This record gives sequence, structure tokens and C-alpha cells, in this order.
Amino acid sequence: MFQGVSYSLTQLEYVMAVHRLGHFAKAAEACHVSQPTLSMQIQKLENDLGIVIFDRSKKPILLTEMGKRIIEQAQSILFEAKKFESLIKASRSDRVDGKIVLGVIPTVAPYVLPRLLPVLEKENPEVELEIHELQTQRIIDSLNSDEIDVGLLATPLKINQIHEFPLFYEPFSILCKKGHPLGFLKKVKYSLLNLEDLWLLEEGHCLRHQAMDVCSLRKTKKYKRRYEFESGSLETLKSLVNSYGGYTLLPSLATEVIGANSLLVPFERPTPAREVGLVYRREHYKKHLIEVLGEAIIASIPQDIRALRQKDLDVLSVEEG
Amino acid sequence: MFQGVSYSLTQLEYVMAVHRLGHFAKAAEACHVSQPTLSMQIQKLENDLGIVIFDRSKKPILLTEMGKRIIEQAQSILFEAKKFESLIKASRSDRVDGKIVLGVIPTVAPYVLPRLLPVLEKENPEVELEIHELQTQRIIDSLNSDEIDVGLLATPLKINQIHEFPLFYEPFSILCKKGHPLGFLKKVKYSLLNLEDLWLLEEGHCLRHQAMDVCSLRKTKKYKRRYEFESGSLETLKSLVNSYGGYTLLPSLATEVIGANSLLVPFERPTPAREVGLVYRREHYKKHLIEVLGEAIIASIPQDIRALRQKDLDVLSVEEG
DNA sequence: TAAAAATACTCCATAGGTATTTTAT
DNA sequence: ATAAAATACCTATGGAGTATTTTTA
Repeated sequence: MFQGVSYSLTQLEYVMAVHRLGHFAKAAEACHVSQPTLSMQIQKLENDLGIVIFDRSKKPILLTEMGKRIIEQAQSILFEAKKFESLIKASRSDRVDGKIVLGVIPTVAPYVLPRLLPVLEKENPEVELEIHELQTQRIIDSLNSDEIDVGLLATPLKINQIHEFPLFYEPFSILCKKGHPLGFLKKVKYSLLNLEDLWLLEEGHCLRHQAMDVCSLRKTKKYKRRYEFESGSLETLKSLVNSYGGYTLLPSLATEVIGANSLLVPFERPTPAREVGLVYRREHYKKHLIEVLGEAIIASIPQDIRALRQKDLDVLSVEEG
Repeated sequence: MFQGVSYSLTQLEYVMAVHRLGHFAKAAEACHVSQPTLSMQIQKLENDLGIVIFDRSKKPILLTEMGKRIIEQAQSILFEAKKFESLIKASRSDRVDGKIVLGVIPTVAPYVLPRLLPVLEKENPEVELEIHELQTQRIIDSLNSDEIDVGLLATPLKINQIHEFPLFYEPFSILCKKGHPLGFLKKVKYSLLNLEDLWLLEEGHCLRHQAMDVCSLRKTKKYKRRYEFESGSLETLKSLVNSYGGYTLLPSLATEVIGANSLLVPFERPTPAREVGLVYRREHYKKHLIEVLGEAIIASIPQDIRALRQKDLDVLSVEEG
């Protein structure tokens, strides 16, 4: 009689990673092991359990019927295991377990965090945050390898097993130097945007792609610049515009303070905007805390932005890095 | 920074066993490993977690404050793990998971099972039973090593972490051969019981000790017999009485059929009786199924026994083997 | 024909064993 | 004095690595 049911938590994590990513090599990377190691362990597990979990004949890899049932219960084990681990970690740092590790994209972090932190401290002192500034792709990877609990970024991403919690819609506007042709307009039309003196963020920022979308640069593929310069920070772009000239695209939370030589010009309707939201792994056991965080962020942003609805805006899609 | 929280399900099982049994060596036995192996693994776990779980300075071994919190969550993991394992096992035998492995003592099995099985089959066909006839001590051991889910035996046992579900109270009566002095009585008084021709079950049966209690044999320690014979089965005792003579103590479910040469004599009030109940590990994840089983057993026994209440009887205690 | 998963092999960490010592009632 | 847990030491399994082959979209 087949008696023993032998398996390890590690093996279950590997299975979940493959399920999440639909790809052995990517799963291996997320688990910080080599692809053969992960493959072997999953084979061993399937062998020990006497059950084929994955149907490798399709790509991306699919679960078998039995695999679906297995994985659900495996998830429950890992869920409890996660709680166990955070209990341990909490005991080490003599803290109750209200800590969330948050990844925030650089075009959101400097504008949301200064608003969020005081609100959170006052309204939800039980929530402790550890914050990392990361670009979208890094946030996705870090979620998958469980290095962060939740990401704050431009959505929608629509990634398998990643849950999204939309928070608000942030409209864009144009910042140009006084005297710039765009500065004489009441409202900006997309078609008026001059490609030559647009300042862009460097590759990897999702806002770069959204800016290119707005300025119809995606179709032409190439774009000419008088000076080759791309920045890692919106603040640098703002200060470039203010001192040197040209224009750039700013999300509204970044327009609170602008230089004395700069002018802010709104778009004509429908205003281009980005959706900002939280993302986390569907099965995350701190779901409640994450929702508390989400509410706090909404509460912390200005009323006029909070009131904006998707249907009144031209919400841009997000290009994955 | 202390990063990794390394532990295995096996280690958690060891911890739970020590907690349950308050004793490293006994825990090791229940887990089918040597005492040093278990000791080492628990030390390693405590070391890896950076937490002292057990306070070894007292006996039986106690949990530390942190240990208490740890094992609660550890229990949740193992609970889910158990469900996972039975999912696997169920898939192997192509069965839904309604199977319970039941240990029954020999003085209950032949009288309860023939009544129970038809009831269960009719009323709860989703419950599948695997039955082992075991003496009390083996049932306790098998519960601890997880070889059975639940025991049906004489209670109360009052064992740490073992939950009891009393089912009914089974009164005793005396069976003697026609012509035996006891046979001329309407009601038996304890004091009238003659020690010389009492037939006893062999050592290991809890009923043996209860019979000795009733006949006040426990105090004298030694008892004289004309013939040295002890049986492993009540049916053998009944047939001995019927053909050879003497008397024995029978629980009422065993008195349905008696030999033609035998006489059944009831006790005077309060009637000595035993409590029969189910026992299982407190944390057992099939608690619901076990309760269903308990109800079915109650439903299957005769109404007159089912109606008896503890306060009207002299319920005997159980001597552990 | 490229990308992805499986196989082949080597290595080492560790869970397990037995024998023994240390520690507590 | 005795039972119980810890320590010492050995063994073997298997999880992880790199290099390579096989598979299949």
C-alpha cells in the first residue's frame, strides 16, 4: 500500500511559483534557484504524490484537473506558513505584526508618501511600512519572489494571480517654460505637441511610455531631440523646463510646486490620465492590512483628484518594462 | 540581519508531539524516530527560529510564553497539511475524503459495530470507516502517532490534548450458571460477590480492571482462583459460565444473547456502569465527521441504554493499561 | 530553430541512526 | 539513584549546483 505522502514546503512554493508564472525558468528565478533544481523538485513531488500537477504540453503551462485541487490546498498550507513566519519575524523585532513592505514607483513615491505617512501615523498607527522605490518591473518581480508585500504603481497590469486595487485617477498636464508656444494655449490638444523639445524620463519608467503615448511618439518609433538627456526623476525634468526650456508631461500630484519660470497647461477633454493602484499577490495573507493601506492613500490625496472618475478621463494603458 | 526562517513540517510535528506528551522520549516514539533525533531537530528549530519553545527545567515539560504562540500557528499549518495529505490519499483511492480510521476496544466492538454499520450506511453513506480492534493503551498510542483518527472505548481518560465525546452509559450485570448461588438473587449487592469463581478478561482490557473494582479485588491485590484461565473475549467468558460454571461481569450490550444454562442478574441501585465514548486529538481536522460518527453510534444503540444518565449510575473509572 | 524543460553528474548539508554522557529529580 | 535529555559521532539521503541533451511550439 502506498503509505507515505512526502513533500516539503519548498516544493509547494515551487509549484505555486510555476502556477503563478506559467514558466519553469521564471519560477526558478523567483524562487532563487536554478531551473533544473526547480524542475527536479516538482517532478519528485509529482512522483511522490503520485499525481501529475502540470500539463507541460501547453504553453504557458497549465494545471491538470487534479493539479487545480492540489494547488488550492497547497495554498492554504503556505498561507498558514506565511503567518507562522511573520510571527517569528515579529517576535525577533519585538513588534506586533502590522508591517507591510511596499514598493512604489519613482513617479509616485515623492508625491504620495509625504501625504500618506502622516495620515497613516495618525489614523492607523498599527500599520508599519517599509518602503522601497522601484520601477514597475522590479515591483512585479519582487512581488513574485515575495520580497515585497504590495506595490503602488500605475495600473492596470492584468497579470495572472496578481490582484489590483485601483485607488485614484491622476490626470496629466503639460509643464513648459514661460514663452514656450504651448504656454499661450488655454488647453492643450494632443496634436499640438511638438516632439522636439519634450523631456522624457529614462527607459524603465512607465510614465515615459505614457508620455510617448500622449505625444504620439509610439507610432513613429524614433524621435529626434536637440539634446540627448533623459532623467530618472520628474523633479529634474521640472527644473530643466524651468531653467533651460522645452516642456514635459506631469501627473497632477507632481504639479503642486513649480518653478517661477514655468507654466502649467491643462489638456482639453478628455484629459489623459493614469490609474494609480495597489497590486499584490492574490493569495496574500495580509489582504486586510493592504486594504487599510489603500484607504489611507485615498484619504491622503487631494479631494479634487480623489473625485475624478475613470469615465471622464482618457486613461492610458501601462506598458510593461 | 536575521533573514531566513528555516523550518520543516517534520520539526513542527515533533514540537506538537512533545507538547502533547510532555516528554521527549515518548514524543519520539509517537513520531517513530529516536529520542536524540527528535531532541536535535527541536533544538535546531529553536536555534533557527531564535526562539526557545520549551522550558525543560520543569517536568512534565512546559511551553514558554513564546512557545505557546508558536505552536498555535504551527498547529494551523499542520492542520492544513493534514487536509492536503488526505486530499492526496483520497485521489489515490478515487474516493471522496470521508474516511475515518477508528480504533475500538474488544469489549465494545462486537456489540456496537453490528448495530452501527447498517445505520451509518443508511444515514451517512458519505462516511467511510476503517476499523481496528485495539485495547485502550494501543488506541491512545495510535492516536498519538496518528495511525487512527478516533477511538471508541471506556472513558473518561482525561489525557492532555485528547478530546472526549461521551456517548452513552452502559450498565453492568452479572452472568452466572443456573444453580449458582448468585442466581437466586433478584438483585446483586457488591458485597455478595464471591471472588473465587469470577471469570476475568486477561490483562490489558480495561473491563478487567472495572470488574475487579466492582468485586473489590483491587484492594486485596491478589485473588485466588480454582482454575487459572483468563480470556481475551467476553464471548469466551459467557460460554465458560454457561458450560462450566462460575460467574462473570457483563456490560449490557453483551447480554443480548446468553446461553440456555445461564442466568442474568442485575445489580442493586446504583447500578455499576461504564461510560463509553469517542476520543480524538483535540486539533483533529475531521472533527465534524467524528461528531457525525458519534451521533450515529448513539442512534444505533438500544433506546433503554441510550436513555440512561450518569447521575443514576455508579460510573466506574478507567484504569490505564 | 530557438526557447524551454528534462537529464546527467557532482557535492554537501542535514535528518536519521547508535552509543554515551550530562543533567535534573 | 535513576530517568530523561543532551552530546558525540557516523551514515545516507536528497536538495542544490553546472553542463548538457531532448523536446516542441
